[in-house]
Amino acid sequence: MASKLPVSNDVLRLDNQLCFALYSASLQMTKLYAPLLKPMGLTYPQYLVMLVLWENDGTDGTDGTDGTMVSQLGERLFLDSGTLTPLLKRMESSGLLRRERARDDERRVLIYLTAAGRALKKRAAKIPACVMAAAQCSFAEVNALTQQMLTLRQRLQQLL
Amino acid sequence: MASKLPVSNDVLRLDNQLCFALYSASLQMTKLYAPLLKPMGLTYPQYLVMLVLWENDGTDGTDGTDGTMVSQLGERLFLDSGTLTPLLKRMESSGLLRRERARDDERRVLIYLTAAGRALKKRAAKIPACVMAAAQCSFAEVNALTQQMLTLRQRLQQLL
DNA sequence: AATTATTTAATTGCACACAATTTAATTGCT
DNA sequence: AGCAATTAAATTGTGTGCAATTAAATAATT
Repeated sequence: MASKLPVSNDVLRLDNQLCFALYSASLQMTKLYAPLLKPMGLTYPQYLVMLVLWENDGTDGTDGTDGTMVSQLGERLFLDSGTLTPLLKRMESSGLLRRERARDDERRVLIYLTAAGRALKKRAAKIPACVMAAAQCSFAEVNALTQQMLTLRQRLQQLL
Repeated sequence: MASKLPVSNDVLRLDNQLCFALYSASLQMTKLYAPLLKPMGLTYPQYLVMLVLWENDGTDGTDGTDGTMVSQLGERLFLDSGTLTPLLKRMESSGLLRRERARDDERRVLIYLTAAGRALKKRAAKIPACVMAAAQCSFAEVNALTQQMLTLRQRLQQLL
């Protein structure tokens, strides 16, 4: 009969860890984006901020204003002000957006795209195709993986 | 007939991005691990280093020595010396490992587990079950997802 | 109205990631 | 042996992430 080595040899094996597969795939994905975003003057997290701003652009916010609150960005991207505040300041100084206190509630900081920031959208539209090609995945495969990741994130989040 | 808005509204939609689903799921995963690792005095990337060291422990390295080279850790975890060097120094000062120049080749730094570092393995063995429970996934689901992530990482990596 | 509680960002401090450069040691070549 | 090329880590500088705290403004309550 087969005797077993301690279970931990399997359970703790690096290549059996979902967390590590996720972690290293995500870092690789960021490395893939970096050279595509650099010519546009964006880092990867800054690109995510732009995706939200482009989505919100032209639509009224919950409070009727046209800007996007820092906290809205945070909810959408799952990042807090400790991450976003300095990141947004860098994006402001590179001319992609404007930060402005809301007149009706001075606690809030509203983010507005500049013309330069709005103009970047056209160039960015070419990126997803590059990534899909790099991942050697069909549209369907990418969508399926994306859904699985969104589900996983949601489950992990329920635990706080 | 239905007229379409610019395609970029779909292609650039945040929730359609595999990169973002991956990115935010990975960050959530790290947040899940943090409170489990904190009592052991580990951060998440430090835990990954320990997984490699535990695997190598007792086995001879490629050069016949029993330590693990920094570059070996880097290849295994896809991290470079700029990340690993300070991280390993922190782990050394917290008593989990020892850093020592190889006698036969002074360029190499070999990492050795201390007794404390080796002892941590038993406690760590309980973590994966906690994570699977949190993710509300079966063993099979976790394995399938892990394989998909490993494949994705590999494909992204081929592009450098 | 005055005080307390809550909300929203900003700040502080620490720990990654990584590009780019530097330093030190070894190898290869003549 | 002498010297260039290579290798392995460390260093430097920038940009995240996030916990914890602070600061300022608004809302709620007495």
